[in-house]
Amino acid sequence: MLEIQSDIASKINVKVYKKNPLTSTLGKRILSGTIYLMSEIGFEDFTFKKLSDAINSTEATIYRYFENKHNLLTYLTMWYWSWLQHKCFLKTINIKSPQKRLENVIVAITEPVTLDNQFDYIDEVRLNQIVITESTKVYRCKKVDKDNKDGFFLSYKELVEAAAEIVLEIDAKYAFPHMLVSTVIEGAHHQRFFAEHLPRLTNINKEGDSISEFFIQLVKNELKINIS
Amino acid sequence: MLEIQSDIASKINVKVYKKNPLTSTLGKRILSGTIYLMSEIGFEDFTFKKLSDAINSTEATIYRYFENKHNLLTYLTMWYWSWLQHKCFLKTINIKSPQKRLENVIVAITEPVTLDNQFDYIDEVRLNQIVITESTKVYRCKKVDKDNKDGFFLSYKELVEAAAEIVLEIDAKYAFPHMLVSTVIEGAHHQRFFAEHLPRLTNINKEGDSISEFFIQLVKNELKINIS
DNA sequence: GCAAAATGATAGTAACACTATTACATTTGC
DNA sequence: GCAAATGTAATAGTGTTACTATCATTTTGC
Repeated sequence: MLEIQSDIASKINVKVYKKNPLTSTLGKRILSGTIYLMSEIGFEDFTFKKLSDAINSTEATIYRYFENKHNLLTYLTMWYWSWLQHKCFLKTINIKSPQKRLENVIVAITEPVTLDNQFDYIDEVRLNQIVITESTKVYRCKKVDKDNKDGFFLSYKELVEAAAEIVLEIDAKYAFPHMLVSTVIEGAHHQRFFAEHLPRLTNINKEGDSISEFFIQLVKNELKINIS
Repeated sequence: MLEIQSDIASKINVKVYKKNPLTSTLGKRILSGTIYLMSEIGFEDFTFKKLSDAINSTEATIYRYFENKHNLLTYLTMWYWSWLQHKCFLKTINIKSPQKRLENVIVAITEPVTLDNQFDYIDEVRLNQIVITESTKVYRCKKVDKDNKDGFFLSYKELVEAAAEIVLEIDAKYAFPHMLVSTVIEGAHHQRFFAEHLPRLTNINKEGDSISEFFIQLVKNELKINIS
């Protein structure tokens, strides 16, 4: 259990925080408080003042952990990618068929998230909502090249790389493995967001999870895998 | 020519502005100035003060046209969708084959934008960059439901609807037409952004435009259209 | 039990979003 | 051609936010 925690945490780039939030109970309260508050009021309205009030601390203290709210969001997003990477790992280990492994990975990254209960300071369901609504703001900004140089997006890249490698196992000549995988990941977020707020941009199916269904079908057709 | 201009402008919801920027030269200067400045410094650093300095006006004057920078970005995004809708219309009119029409639409929405020169106050290339980098911020926020009620996303929905209808012409039983189209639109933006800033998340091909190529292939495989 | 580190309390600065007011210039209706 | 309407500019001001600095107090490691 502890290994998993340090495994996920170790993938988080040290430059994203000023002081590692996992080294203190206050740090963990910052994380859980942020996840709750930001999922409630959104990134734009979220401030360190509101957060410090919510967790009974002070603004200045939070600035000791994170330079600004952008990096705090980046931290949470990195954590999410590492967690997802681990989830994909568990869902593919000991499976021989690359087709089946890829399907499991696609389900893992497109299915609705449920509570994990392994990390008491992380509410995965709310974190998933934050990632769906806010995560593009982490990289779709002028800071992206600097943050990329600092290695902030490594866990995301590793996740895409791992899935792309399975794609290449299925078809070594396939030209767009990374493109396909990142389209599925980002697309799944978009579709979940549209389903909730802009339903005319998507197709919702009351029974079953049409989002996972759609992306599995899309990838299978693209790679000409027989639909089971 | 003028008809096209009013056609595109008429699709822009009146609630998004306080005073129609197309009714004065200053209004048009606001639009062109915003497109230049925002594509240079990004949405976060963009302020009405900087804009007014750039176009030799004052902050207060700009507030007479737009309530805030969020609505100004929304205006530009709406304009972009209307323009793209018009482009798709021109590229599909008088073509019988729905397969060919769909292919043209996908090219239109995924290809790199070139200068149109029909609108002297709009630099389509820079506007496209803004849409790629910033447009998700228009709807991925807490205001989304209110703005949606006010009809801000109608031109986007119409674009998706028009393309989805072609998909249904090809396969009336296809279950996810809107999902497929909105995945292509958003996906194309993501891939262009990744290609420039996070190349490890995509696959770039020096010759040719692999992004259009990828999405055409994806849709054809999904709808089981024979690759030409 | 003491030194070092973490936290809290408080204050302050600069920038920004946004509003209000007034004055003056330009256009338009008739 | 003149009054009314509209457009533009200049200025000031408010409240909020991002962020820093300082110092007192508490907690922790050894």
